[in-house]
Amino acid sequence: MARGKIQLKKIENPVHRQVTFCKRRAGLLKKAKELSVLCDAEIGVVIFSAHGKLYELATKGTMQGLIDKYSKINCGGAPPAPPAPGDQLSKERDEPQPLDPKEEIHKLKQEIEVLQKGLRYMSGGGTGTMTLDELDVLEKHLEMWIYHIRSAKMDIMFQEIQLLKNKIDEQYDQYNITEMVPMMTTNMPCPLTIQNEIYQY
Amino acid sequence: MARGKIQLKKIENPVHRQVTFCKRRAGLLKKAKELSVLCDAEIGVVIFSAHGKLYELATKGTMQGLIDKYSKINCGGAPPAPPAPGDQLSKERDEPQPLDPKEEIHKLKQEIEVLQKGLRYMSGGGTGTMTLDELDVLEKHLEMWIYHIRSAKMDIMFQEIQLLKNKIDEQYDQYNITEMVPMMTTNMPCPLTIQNEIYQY
DNA sequence: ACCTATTAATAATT
DNA sequence: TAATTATTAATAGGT
Repeated sequence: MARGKIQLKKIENPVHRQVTFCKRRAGLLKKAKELSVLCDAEIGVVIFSAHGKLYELATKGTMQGLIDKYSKINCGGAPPAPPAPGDQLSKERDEPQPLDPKEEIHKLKQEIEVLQKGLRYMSGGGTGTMTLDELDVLEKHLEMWIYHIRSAKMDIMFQEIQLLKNKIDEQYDQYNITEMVPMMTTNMPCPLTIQNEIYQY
Repeated sequence: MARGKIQLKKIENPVHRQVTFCKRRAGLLKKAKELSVLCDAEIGVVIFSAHGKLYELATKGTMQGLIDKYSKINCGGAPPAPPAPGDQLSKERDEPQPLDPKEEIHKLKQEIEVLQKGLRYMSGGGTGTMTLDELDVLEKHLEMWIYHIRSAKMDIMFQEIQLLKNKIDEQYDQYNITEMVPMMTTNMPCPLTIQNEIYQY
């Protein structure tokens, strides 16, 4: 991205390659941090240089925590090492807006399992079914869920507010009234969009 | 990097945030691939969206391979094997408690239904699946559950406390000491047993 | 989804 | 190595 394009192939000159590695590595980690902050995402990046030196970044919590999270989600449904038949070396999960069948179903089943266990406990009305640790896990789970649900609710409300704003704008436009209710037409965050920030991980 | 700078803080508007997430996510993964190719590095990127959806990239071999490599180098010794998937929770096959078979099962199914819908929403990562009302119901549901779980936890803790009390009593009995720690031998509710009183219904 | 004015990243050079 | 810049690449805001 400067003084001439660059080919998407291994840089032959070792000096150039090393310099580029340093620069782009810094750039990549910066981008990862930005994305994490801007969009409230949890991101982990691991880089092994050609000579095996390790560089890493975990934007929330630790890399090990991320790995655990990853392993948990990935387990079961997909074989741990599915050497993709004849394709390139990189695999990528892309926006499965219509839902990813396999992973979706597995994740769902896993959740249901946990929840069923919890239900079983509740129905039993006794403490004999679950240990304290298990209850802790379930509690954390539910808290996380509530957090997400509240976020979703606020997102929806925010969207509705935007819609109403637009309608009001249109109305005033129709009557060529441009000075009214300026506060309602700003894009400033309104109180309703303040979200529960307890769960950052 | 366009039409005006952007602040390095969480984007409040959920629509903007989602759009930016998509764009920058793509950008980040592209950068990672480029760096890998140009400099012959092995790179892994894991992204959890705010709603817990996973996106990943491994430029050489599999993500699991990378994780193993990482764990090995970080020799404190995280076991590289992410063992048995979610099957641990499902091994107990049958309903331990007989209970009222019909009503119980019905209640359970109803619960699962609500929760599945919630899951569907969460996995979809979009707000299109559930209405505000449905989210409200789910939230209430989960709050209720958390309340019960906390009650159960406190019951268990209380029982353990009782056990400890008894042991202490025994010890003192052995030495014929009868005047000591009277407060510890009462049956009065201790602070730990104070429960969340929000849900009285 | 697509467009484009701008900003950000960075390849070559010093 | 560490700056400097000329360019390219990424992307924020709009349609």
